[in-house]
Amino acid sequence: MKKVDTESRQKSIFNAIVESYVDSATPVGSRAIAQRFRNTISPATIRNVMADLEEKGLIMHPHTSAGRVPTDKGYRFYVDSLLEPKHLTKEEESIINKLIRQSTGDIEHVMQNISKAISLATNVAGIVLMPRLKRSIFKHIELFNMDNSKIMAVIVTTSGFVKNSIMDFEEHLTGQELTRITEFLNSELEGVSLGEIKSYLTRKLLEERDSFYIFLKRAADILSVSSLFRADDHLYFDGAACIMSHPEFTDIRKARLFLMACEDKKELLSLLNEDMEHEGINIHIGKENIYNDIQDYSIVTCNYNINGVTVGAIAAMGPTRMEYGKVISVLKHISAELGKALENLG
Amino acid sequence: MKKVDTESRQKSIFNAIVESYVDSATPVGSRAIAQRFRNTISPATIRNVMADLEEKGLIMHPHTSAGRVPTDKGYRFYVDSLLEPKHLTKEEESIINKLIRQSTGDIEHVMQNISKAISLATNVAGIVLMPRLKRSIFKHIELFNMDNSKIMAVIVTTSGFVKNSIMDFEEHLTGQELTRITEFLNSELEGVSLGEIKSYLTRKLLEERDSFYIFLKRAADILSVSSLFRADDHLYFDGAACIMSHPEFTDIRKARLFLMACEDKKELLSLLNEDMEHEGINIHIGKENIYNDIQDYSIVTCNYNINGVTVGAIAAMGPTRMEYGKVISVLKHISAELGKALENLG
DNA sequence: AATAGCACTCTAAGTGTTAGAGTGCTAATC
DNA sequence: GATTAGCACTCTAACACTTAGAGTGCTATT
Repeated sequence: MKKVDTESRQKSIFNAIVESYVDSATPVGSRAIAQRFRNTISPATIRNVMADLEEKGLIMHPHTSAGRVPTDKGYRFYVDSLLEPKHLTKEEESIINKLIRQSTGDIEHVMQNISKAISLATNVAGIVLMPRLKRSIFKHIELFNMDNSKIMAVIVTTSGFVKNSIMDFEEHLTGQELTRITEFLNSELEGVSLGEIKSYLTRKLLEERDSFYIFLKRAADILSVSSLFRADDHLYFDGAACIMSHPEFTDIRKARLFLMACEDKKELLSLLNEDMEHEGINIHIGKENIYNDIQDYSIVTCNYNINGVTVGAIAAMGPTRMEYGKVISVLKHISAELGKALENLG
Repeated sequence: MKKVDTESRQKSIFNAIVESYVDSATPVGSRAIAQRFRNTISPATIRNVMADLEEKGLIMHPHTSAGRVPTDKGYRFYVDSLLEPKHLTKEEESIINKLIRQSTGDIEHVMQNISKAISLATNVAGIVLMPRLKRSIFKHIELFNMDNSKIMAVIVTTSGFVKNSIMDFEEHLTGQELTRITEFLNSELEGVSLGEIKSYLTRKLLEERDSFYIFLKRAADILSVSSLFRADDHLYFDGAACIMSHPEFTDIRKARLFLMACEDKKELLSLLNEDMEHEGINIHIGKENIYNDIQDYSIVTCNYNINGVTVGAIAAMGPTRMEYGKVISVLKHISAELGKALENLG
């Protein structure tokens, strides 16, 4: 009985330490925590508990006479076991929604505004991964001749995305031939995801040996020449300025390192691509990150869906000392709104 | 005779002051300048000249016992009268060209890499304005039906840009009708710039009252519903991290202000749009900028062309203390390369 | 006209000092 | 046995003070 009580108190003190530190950015001492508990527990007791927490590796001492700071492990424990869902205020929601709604028309603009919304609402950097076309479902294709043996292909997905490509095609096809190939592809590819089209066609090519073969062959050739399926890796980023307001960046070198980590899109890209596979929120705290450059920071990611299919991810990135609760709810909210916005766009 | 000699010496001393300051970022004293002239002039003399230069408003004193620093007016004089064209080294050129070449395929990627190239080569922030479609020349249009009364329009410019738009159109048109409208537009709009298409059609509409009228009307209606001509304002930015290495940003608040200025794309956009109208290099030094947020910095811009038509601009932005000579030649070079790259893309 | 010399100014860096926040330990208390 | 008060100890951040040195402007000299 007693044991349980002690443990739960330890938890609630640890919780107080994390929240106080996240709020103030200064190492938190026993006195401050005591006050948080309206002095129902004395500083001395708290010091004892703190010593235990330190032994467990959840908090640490910057130096002898300083307060305590959560470790990466501490944040992990906090996020996994203590964090309570936090609702956005009406205000916050309306700011976010306004920003999303106001981005009319092209998708670029939507993405840009989403990253801004994330950074504004969370106070850390906002990152948005462009919807991966590969995940989208084929709906319609049009092929037509441009001048001198150039063919233009326009492909439309069920979610309304359009991608086009102009290509050189060695043999000249008449408009009629192209129209027939187009009709063929449109009837054949319905419901196939863009990522699978190539393998789908080559598979067909092996099966089929009859009159359709020539169509298939030409269609496959055209599509393989086109750049329609080239990887569309694109990240949108915002919040470089807002991140600078955090005290962890008073040293300009730290700020610079952070910005460099942000500019190296390769690592962020593979991180987001990986997290996209896991439904919902993913959290990477400090040293948990496999990429060196970002081991001082935390990244929280969240996938987003169009018509139920995961097509991309958004993320917030900042110091390990961030408001995880808020960040999580903001990302969840924005992810949903983004999905809706993209559905309407199509 | 004597007079000329004095004046030219004044100039060369001023030149030395600017270059020394640009290089070292610390106020430059008479001794340092004397050494630059291999002590052929004594510090005392230089002090006298400096006093004259200060009176002219070209340099200033941060405080009594500090060296001199060029003023905005000083930089202006330097840029207008003293600056000698500076050639890029083979190395620099190859780094730039490599970065441009490696950006395969989509234009997004090219723009992103160009901004990176600018920042890498100049050591300040790089900014790129997306090619303005309005300036491009109509080449080809395709219209086709998607499901339930949605029409898809794809427009291609002579420089190979493609823009598309899916729109709701109240009255249903058969494929045949659409084809005829398409053919009509293709024959009618050849050589017209995208920016003029709308006014071109309405003008035609007023002139024409015969059998073509119905075509014209429908075509104009379709195009006006589409988002094809929506403003395509988009900026690409790079170099936030690299700018932090300059000593003017050791104070994080300054860095933050700079980043905020960069993130406020509206002002940059109108600046670039304006400068685009003037061929070649444009330089805005400090307080010369009409926008408050950027009055502590300098911006150098340069338009770029596709097939001889100006379609966009690139820029470098940083502290007023920047290597103007280098920045100018980098921008000129990249502007030309960018034009070529975009011509090949189409 | 150019320069050497000198008194003067201001900053940046280093040194000491101190207040205060925080700790850990021990002994007293509930 | 858990909690707490008390106390000696530690470390930092802030402040005052000093000083070296870089730079100036002025005046007298070449």
